[in-house]
Amino acid sequence: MRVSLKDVAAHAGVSIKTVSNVVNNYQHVTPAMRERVQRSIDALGYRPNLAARHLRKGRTGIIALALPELGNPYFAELAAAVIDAAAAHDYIVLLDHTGGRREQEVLVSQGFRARVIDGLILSPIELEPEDLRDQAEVPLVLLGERDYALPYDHIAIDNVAAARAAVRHLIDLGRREIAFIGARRGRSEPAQLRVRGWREELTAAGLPADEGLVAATDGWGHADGADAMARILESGRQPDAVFAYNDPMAIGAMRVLHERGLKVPEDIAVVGFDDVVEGRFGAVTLTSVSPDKDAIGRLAVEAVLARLSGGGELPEPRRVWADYRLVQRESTLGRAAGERSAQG
Amino acid sequence: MRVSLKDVAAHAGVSIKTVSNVVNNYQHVTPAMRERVQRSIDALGYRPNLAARHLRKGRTGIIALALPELGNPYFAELAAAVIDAAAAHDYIVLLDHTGGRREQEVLVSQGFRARVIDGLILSPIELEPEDLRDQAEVPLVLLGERDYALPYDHIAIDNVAAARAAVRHLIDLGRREIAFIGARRGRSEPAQLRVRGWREELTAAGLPADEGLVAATDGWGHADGADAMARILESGRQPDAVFAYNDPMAIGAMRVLHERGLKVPEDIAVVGFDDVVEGRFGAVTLTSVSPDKDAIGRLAVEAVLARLSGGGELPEPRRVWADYRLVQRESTLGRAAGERSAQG
DNA sequence: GGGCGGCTGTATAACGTTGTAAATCGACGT
DNA sequence: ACGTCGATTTACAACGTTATACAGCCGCCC
Repeated sequence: MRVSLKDVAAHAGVSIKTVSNVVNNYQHVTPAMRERVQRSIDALGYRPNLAARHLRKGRTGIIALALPELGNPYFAELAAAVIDAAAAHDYIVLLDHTGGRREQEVLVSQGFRARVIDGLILSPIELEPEDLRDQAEVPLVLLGERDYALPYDHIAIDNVAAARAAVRHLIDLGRREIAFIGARRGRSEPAQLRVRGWREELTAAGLPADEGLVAATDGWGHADGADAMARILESGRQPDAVFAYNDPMAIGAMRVLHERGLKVPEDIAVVGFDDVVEGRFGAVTLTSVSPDKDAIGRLAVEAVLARLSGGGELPEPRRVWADYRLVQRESTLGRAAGERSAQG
Repeated sequence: MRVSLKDVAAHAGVSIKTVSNVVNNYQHVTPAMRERVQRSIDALGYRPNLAARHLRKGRTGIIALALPELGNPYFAELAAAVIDAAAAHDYIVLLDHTGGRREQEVLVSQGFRARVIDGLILSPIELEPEDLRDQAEVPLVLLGERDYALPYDHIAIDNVAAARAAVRHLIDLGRREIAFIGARRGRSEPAQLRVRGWREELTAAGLPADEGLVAATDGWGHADGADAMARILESGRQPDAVFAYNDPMAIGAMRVLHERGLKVPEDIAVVGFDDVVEGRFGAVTLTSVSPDKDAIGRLAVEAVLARLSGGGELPEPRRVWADYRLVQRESTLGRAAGERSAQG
């Protein structure tokens, strides 16, 4: 068996609690005593048993992070950011993936592992507000695009503004028929902030927001983007620009354009969202909205920890905006040049 | 406070242990009693406290998975496979990323969170055998490419054979100058099984294994592949094929070829490794060695659990081979056609 | 010089669960 | 009817930690 406080106490000839005090850096311990106990700790190679500590303290030191899918590099990079941010506070991260399925999201949000975790960071896709009524045995922080009016902290970039910046960029290039790829099939339209940004910016520019140029999809991967692009082209339309819900979809769309002999950006300009690494190495590099993933991860962790230490009821759930930038690359080369920045 | 066994026991008018017996499906409980206790459990919404259970049982129900980086989609997909496989056994996964830095890998392998986890699945990059001497407070399973002669289970595909299959494929296409991108800089060469496969197959075909066509890199991302490709071209060599350590590097390399006006596969054929989704949607889709990630994840989890239940010393650490296939796509279109399969 | 108060260190009781051993119960064979 | 035996249930003691309350001890003030 491993060495416990009791063993160390016996070895040092002091009480268990004194050892505990040394381990926890309790203030009132004589330097001499601290030294003596520490020597025993080192000699025996003692390390605290977290299960016991957590049982006693009611905290586990673990935060769960529930993401739709790890295959999407945006979420993978975000996960890395959360893990690092949590590590900075001595917290560790338990990873779940929901597949973006409502059932799984509900399960996770209801804390089906509530007894193991201190808090939950959830990036929902299909989750509906009513799924979240009065639960949360642990602090819950929401990430991402949906527009929830719920008593939980919510970390996101300003998706509407970011989408408008992307569409503005395309309009500045002189594009007039701008398709949107990746509206979520079967979900209430207004929830889709990026579609709303697309619509608002077109309208503001005096252009028609032609719903025939909006392609809904079931998923958000390369293949979904490719399907959507193909559907638009087969409908007889040929837009001069495409704004995709995310980078993998944009890249899938570009593949279809390539197959049909359409040149990017000459024939069709393409803008993605998330700025994943992959977009910087295709035959045509991809212009994209680049959310500050590190900030999002950090803010999410901090929000959880604030609730945790906040002794119960913090005044008001906060909606926190992270920064984003629009990074221009080859897929929208043209008149507009360089990188544009915007602050969230 | 939350409801505990004691509360349920009081509510049902029985002893704590009886409730515990019901919860744990203990054999000798009257159906009537079981029913009655269950009703109280449901009424109070009882759920076991894992910290306490684990303190008592010495198991946490958590497996740690330590990967070099989540940004690489191969590892992200592998993580998803491990999470699913663990879930099938009621285990949950704690995710770490080491950045492939030896220091971090040593830290993880030494079980710096040993008190939280029951087992560890580690995919090492820089870790050296001597770092693993006589530790393992918990079962350790190694993943991946390195060739360890150590008393730990090791799950991998046959990297040498897989690399040979890839090179064979290029040779079958008539290619004769085949570069290798992604030898690990500063590490002992023999450890690199994929380089060895490259060398062996060339030699077997009577071709020179020209070390001038091997490019070492520090990392394994798109940018590293691009750098390596650029260095080879700038050295004055122009190979007619490239075999990359992984897909991101292959894609980075293709980007450089594209920039220099070299056509894939006409001028240079390219083969990657890992078969990540991204490779299927570039302007030129990527031929790649496709490891069976689900199998690897499943086998790794099963190996950990076997040690865990194996009452201590299982006879011998096992090296388990997972399957792989070579999937041909546009980047090697030519004489050879279709998909080739190999069994690991 | 007696008492006060600030430092140190200690004994003890939890936290919620499960393993062990013992108590209870009913039925059965003699 | 009584002892026995197996099936069921219970009491109690852990698991390793920290919070609480308290016991010494010292110096210091009046």
